[in-house]
Amino acid sequence: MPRPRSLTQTRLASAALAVLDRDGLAGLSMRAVAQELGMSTMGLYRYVDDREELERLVVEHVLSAVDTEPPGPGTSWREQIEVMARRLRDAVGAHPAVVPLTITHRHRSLAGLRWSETVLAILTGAGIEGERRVIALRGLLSYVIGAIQLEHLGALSGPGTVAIAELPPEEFPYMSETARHARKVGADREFLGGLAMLLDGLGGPGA
Amino acid sequence: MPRPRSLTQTRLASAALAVLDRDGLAGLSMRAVAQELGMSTMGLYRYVDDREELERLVVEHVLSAVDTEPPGPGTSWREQIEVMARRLRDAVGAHPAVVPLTITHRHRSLAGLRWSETVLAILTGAGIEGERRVIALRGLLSYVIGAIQLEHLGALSGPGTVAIAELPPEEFPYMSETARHARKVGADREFLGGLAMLLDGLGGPGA
DNA sequence: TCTGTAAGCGTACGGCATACGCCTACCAGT
DNA sequence: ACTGGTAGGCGTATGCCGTACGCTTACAGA
Repeated sequence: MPRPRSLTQTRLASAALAVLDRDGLAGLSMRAVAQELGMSTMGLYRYVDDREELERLVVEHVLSAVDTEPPGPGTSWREQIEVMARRLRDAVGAHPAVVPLTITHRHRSLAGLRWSETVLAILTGAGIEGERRVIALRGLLSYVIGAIQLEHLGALSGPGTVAIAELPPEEFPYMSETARHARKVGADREFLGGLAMLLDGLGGPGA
Repeated sequence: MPRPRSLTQTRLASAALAVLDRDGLAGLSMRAVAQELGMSTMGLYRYVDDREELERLVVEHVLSAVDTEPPGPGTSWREQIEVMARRLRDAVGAHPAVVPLTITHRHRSLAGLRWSETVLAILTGAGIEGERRVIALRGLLSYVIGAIQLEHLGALSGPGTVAIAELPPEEFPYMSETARHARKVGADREFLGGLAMLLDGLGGPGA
């Protein structure tokens, strides 16, 4: 009947994401997003209740980019979980500034739940059931979330490593030595290596 | 010579922590901390450069409460790492509002580095060396960090579980079923269970 | 007792989220 | 073609926030 809406949720989320990618988390404000869209600040409030909902939209937008189709059933369950973990890490890692938001809003995201659903299906296919499956899912999620953050908020590798390598070796002998090794371990191998540990344990003793 | 300082860093950090515990992260402001200390807002700036440094102090305060002495060498390396993980989780979990800050500032914290140092020592004692040790430390850290956040920012167990249990079962069959199991798995068992997976993998195939 | 230094305070500014009320573009029914 | 009502979009104002800057004041050494 009256004037039609001029914005889709996707367009809104994309604009906010553009601001995030350009100016970082600190640069994300209702004003900035409105400007990005060429509309007034208060106009945004026709589409979201408050800033938090805008953040939720961005997270949903980013997470909905991860493919949650079960990976080719020709491969082992282990490889399938690795694929799922990489997909999540890649999608979030493509927009480092949203990492903190992802943590806060993940549990209300449909796309996030779909990811979990697929992982649960894979685990079930591997014969993991009941409480053990609960713990496995949660363990995987914890690891992936933690790893993404470590990678993007002061990692053991990267520039942080340099600082660590300069610690007083008498007080931090292991850290100093480890930092030297760490420089040679790329982020990808670190991520997959830790994941492999987890999967070794998952497939091992208990099952 | 002139007027002596009236505040210690510890006292400042405690005041900020009190505000955090009482009013949450959103309630933490320079004004609020100043009021907590009975001084003017700008007086704080004699002790910290900016808000970020205040946050750093709080994180350091919280992390310095974790005992980083190596646990009794009578026990297995596995038990020792479990003890270290629990200590970190307990210290941070005692102040849920600082969880987000911990992530942001962890890598600049002496206490955090000491924790890593001790864990590295334990790993070394278990015969884990070189790049494998880098990956093990990072994997453990990722898991613990992720698990703490999952626990305090919308966990799979807790109130989130109820919402998940109400998902449309036709679209989320595994999630619905898992949520029912999840309600029976306490946070502690979840944490230790996931950690056990990781440790199984760490002690398994590779070593 | 006097004086220099640093502690602590008050004011002010710009930016933030957002409540509220107005104007206006649009579509439906006539 | 005209008009009425609805909802989109905007401007203004309020009360937070962090913090720059300059003043006042308590203290320790002389």
